[in-house]
Amino acid sequence: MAEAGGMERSKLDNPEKHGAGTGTLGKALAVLEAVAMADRPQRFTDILQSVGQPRGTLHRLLGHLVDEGLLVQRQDLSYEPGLRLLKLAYRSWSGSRFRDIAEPYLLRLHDLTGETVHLGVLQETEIIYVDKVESRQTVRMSSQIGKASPAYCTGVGKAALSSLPPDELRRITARMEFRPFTARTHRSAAALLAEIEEIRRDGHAFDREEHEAEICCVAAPIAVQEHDLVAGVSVTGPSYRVSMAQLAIWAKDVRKAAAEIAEEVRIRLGPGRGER
Amino acid sequence: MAEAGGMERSKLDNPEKHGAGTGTLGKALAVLEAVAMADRPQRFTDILQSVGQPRGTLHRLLGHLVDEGLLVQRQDLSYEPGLRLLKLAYRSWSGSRFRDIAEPYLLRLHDLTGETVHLGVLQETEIIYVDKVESRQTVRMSSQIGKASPAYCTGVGKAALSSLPPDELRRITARMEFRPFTARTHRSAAALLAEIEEIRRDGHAFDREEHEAEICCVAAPIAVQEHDLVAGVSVTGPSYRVSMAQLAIWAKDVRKAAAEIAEEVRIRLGPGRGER
DNA sequence: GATCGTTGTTCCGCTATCTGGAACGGCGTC
DNA sequence: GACGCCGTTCCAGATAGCGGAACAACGATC
Repeated sequence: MAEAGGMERSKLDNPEKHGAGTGTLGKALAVLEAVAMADRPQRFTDILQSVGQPRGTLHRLLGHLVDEGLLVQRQDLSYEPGLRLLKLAYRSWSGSRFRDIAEPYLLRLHDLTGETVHLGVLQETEIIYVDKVESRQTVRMSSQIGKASPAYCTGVGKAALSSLPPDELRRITARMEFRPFTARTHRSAAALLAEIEEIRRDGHAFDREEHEAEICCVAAPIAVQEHDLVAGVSVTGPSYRVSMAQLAIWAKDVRKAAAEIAEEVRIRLGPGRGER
Repeated sequence: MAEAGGMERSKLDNPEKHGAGTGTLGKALAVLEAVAMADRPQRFTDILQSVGQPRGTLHRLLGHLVDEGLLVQRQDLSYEPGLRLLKLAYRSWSGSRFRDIAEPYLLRLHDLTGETVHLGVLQETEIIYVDKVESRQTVRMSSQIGKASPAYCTGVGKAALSSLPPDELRRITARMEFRPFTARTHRSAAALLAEIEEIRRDGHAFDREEHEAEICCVAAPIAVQEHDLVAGVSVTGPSYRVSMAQLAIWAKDVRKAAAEIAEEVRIRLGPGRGER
């Protein structure tokens, strides 16, 4: 529908997120996402209201998604994500050159601190975790690879944001919705931008229980312009075990790791070549 | 447009894998898969020959995939998987009730044996790993969640196959391509079926370096008909450390874990309810 | 136990969207 | 400077998607 122009492809122009539904594929993905993001199996009607799509259309769409193995329909008629998604994602994850390069540095950082280490990539207003190293005893390994968290209240997120050029930063912060997860979460773009100024100066960012209570971290930005890569590393721990003073001490190690990763990315993936 | 029947949706009816390309969505996914499965960034021409699609069509398809964030086009014009895939998969993985239920049993099995524990689900001729518990020092955690391996040469795969009804088993084995990974890999459906007969009797399966040299395992099937779930658990180790005798001893623990998981799945996800 | 409301499925004419052969422009090579 | 390769763009034609509306199967409600 819309989409008159012709020139511009999709760099960053569409004001909506995806989800709206460019063409047939877009609609199908909107449905897939609606099902994947829900935390319980979705029945036809559930989906019907989350994506505003006529019944007939939705029905066919779901049929196709099931045919393709992206969704599975259970005998109680509800839908849930299929395994094909996992398989597809695995290949894209395991083939990521960036993750691969960063890994040893993450391990080193973990050995040094004994705390959980995250690697995340900025994607619009969210950061998506692409790797994680944590101690055996904690919750569950890798439980959040692929997880998306808001950028404005996470260490990696804020660090990554701090490496953006001013106009890009403005564009992105403008689209944020400042949801107060804890008492300390930023509630406005102004507050966030002020802190980002500091972060830019210091070279590292803190998360002072802004996303989850009792959880804090230090993070540093990894930015490689030549590859459109805006990311961050962090060391995270529970407040009772890790003081802000301790985090401040680790800050330089995190910065160093970030710098080394960025450097190696630049070397190993020369300008002509590519990120993967 | 085939799909005359009416009742059955896509249980297992289409003779082709996916990939061929049912409708528009199918074609788009075939392209996505071609890029995701390749181990380096794909240029337009590369993709052109892997999916047999006219230039014009392919070009538009790629455009849409990029618009949707499923692919990213780099400045050297090559394509690679985008992060949206990872995000989508994360949600589907973390929301899986099955994985969640199985987890404690996997951990217990790991504590008992000290070796790597896998949880995999059968998907046609492949098994897809949905969880993994391994010792800290080994390679990398979770490095193969979402990985797809052939069913005929893995412990979990063979165990899962052994729980299928005969006709279903025949249908699936008929579609397998017996690639000899090691000297001990089954080379024919006949050989595989013979072993499956034994497995069905014993209640557990061994992988005697059939997929990778120096790697072997014991596995047991987890099958819950009411939920169309055909899966398996396994304990895996390197031959130099884990003897076949040792595996035989662990067999009963693996069987027990499998039985308990199946039981809890049945209880927690009562018939009317659902898997997720 | 008849009626109404809800939920999933099917139908079918309409047209938007996808289709794909062909032509175009940019680059590097011989 | 001509040739060949590669990515992109165009456009008439037709397929596949579209979606309003009718239908069937339950389950509540009175």
